[in-house]
Amino acid sequence: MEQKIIDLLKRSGLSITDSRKKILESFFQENSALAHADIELHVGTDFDRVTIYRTLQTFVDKGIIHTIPTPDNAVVYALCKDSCSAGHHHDNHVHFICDNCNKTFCLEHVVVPAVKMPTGFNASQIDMVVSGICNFCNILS
Amino acid sequence: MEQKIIDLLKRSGLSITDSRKKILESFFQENSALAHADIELHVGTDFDRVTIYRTLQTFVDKGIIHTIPTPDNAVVYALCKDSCSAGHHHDNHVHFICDNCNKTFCLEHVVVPAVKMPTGFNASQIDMVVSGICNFCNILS
DNA sequence: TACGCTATTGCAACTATGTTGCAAAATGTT
DNA sequence: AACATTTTGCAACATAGTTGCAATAGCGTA
Repeated sequence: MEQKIIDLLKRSGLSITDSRKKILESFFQENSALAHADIELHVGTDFDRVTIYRTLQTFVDKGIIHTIPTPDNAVVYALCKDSCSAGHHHDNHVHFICDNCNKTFCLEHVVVPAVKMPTGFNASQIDMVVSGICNFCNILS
Repeated sequence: MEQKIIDLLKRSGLSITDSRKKILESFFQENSALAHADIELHVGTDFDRVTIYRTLQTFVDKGIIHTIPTPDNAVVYALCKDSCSAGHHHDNHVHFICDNCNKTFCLEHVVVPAVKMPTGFNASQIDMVVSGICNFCNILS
């Protein structure tokens, strides 16, 4: 784990710092996407709020994580697959938000379908967010 | 216009107040969706910030407007079509956000396509937000 | 291993956004 | 016009996010 994280940081051209390691660790330990507040909980009081904001921004810039838009307007972050590189994301998959546990998941294998735009509108990016009940909650109920 | 707004409020079971009339007027005058800040600009200093928040919430509850999730996590509101009733929205259309003028549009005639969920995931709502250049900006350039 | 340059962090202060309780004012019903 | 009920404004608070700057840590080099 430790080594995997250090490799990822080096590959992204980032220096190895305690906060970056700890924050990346949060993502690897969780299978769902994380909000800023989740990360703050996870890393405890070891790091300043501002550091977390800046670290997340750095990770987004380097293509390590990507943001997910949610209907209730919380910013949520998830690990990018290896194919993501700095400034060029390939997260054309559908995102799922569970109404029960409130977690956000990347459905890596569900590709956003194409839609026909009206005349005059040019699409450059498509976000698709599905809400409902996730498989973990369905199993438990 | 005045009469149309009063009718809409009555039909929704709401009392006619200055703030509600003025805020609804904003929506009828704009062809795009409005953020809270846009409305604040439009109605000027006539009404308190809190009143605008509460009025928008009331309109959402009554099915007069609906919210649109945006990738940059601003809450944006747009008028619902007549088929929307309290607590039961039919806004299954695609939303479009222009990267140039930053306005949000309801593409009423573009229906959100179905997607196949992985086993265990039950979808109850699908949001699709497309970014790019809108027809107004395309014409002007 | 120590040095020094650069990148990163923490602190403080600030802005923006949204919420709640309560008293005052406006609405609409009789 | 009078009354009961909504709605509004104010004040205070809560949360989210940003910026400048000084202190600190990381890392390449000697």
